[in-house]
Amino acid sequence: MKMSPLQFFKCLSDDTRLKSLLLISQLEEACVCDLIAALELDQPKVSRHLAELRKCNIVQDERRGKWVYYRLHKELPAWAQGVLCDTANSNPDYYAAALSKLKAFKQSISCC
Amino acid sequence: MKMSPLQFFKCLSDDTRLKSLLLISQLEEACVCDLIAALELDQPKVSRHLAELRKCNIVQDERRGKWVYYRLHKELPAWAQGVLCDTANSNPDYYAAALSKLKAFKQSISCC
DNA sequence: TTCACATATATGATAATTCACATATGTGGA
DNA sequence: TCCACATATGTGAATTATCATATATGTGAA
Repeated sequence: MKMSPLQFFKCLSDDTRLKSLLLISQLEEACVCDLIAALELDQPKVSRHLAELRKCNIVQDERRGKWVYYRLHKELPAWAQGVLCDTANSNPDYYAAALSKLKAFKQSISCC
Repeated sequence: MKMSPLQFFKCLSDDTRLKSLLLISQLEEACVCDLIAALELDQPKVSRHLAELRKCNIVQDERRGKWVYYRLHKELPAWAQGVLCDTANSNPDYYAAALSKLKAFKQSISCC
């Protein structure tokens, strides 16, 4: 599994991708509609950034019925997983608002 | 000391900046001419990227005579220092060539 | 003061990214 | 089959980052 540090950090250098990754790393998995609700962005934007993370083998997707769930790629190098985990733990404020919106959405009727 | 994870990762998302930071984190400090020799780039390019890292408070500079030495900023958050250290330790191949060129330069006559 | 050297910055051109919007694909159910 | 819904992708415009080059600044020595 190739994963150059430069390619990895390029993927983390966009707000949508970084927040999505931190949320996914904290929650084990998230579907596209979760992230749309959490980040308050339109569907094509979220989907496009997830596609980039998928192409770089940072996340893997799994379709279950209508929904597509994303989680960290099972072969993501340990150092890269560590970066995501440490960043999330040390910067809760950065994604706290998104996380609470996501949890509220999970308990709502409109959720998958 | 403000240091948003997004801003930090944007700084790591360029080859010149990432290699410079990994070298600096491994060597404690490096002057501009060290990095020019290590990365085989022209002076304005190295200087411009170091200026960006300086503006973001990721590195600090110190003039000693003719030379300007860069090191990690003393107030760089621990998690960010950890990211750099872990990345360097887990990806020696990424900057090994630059590191050996730098060491050769340090022992040459042309070095500061 | 003058020069040579190390480094910094300004500028305009070029390349890479991201965006909004439209449209396409895949799925389950009627 | 058809539809509604979730998600993906193509395209061109807008934004942003990077580059090469020229020039400016600061330092030590003559």
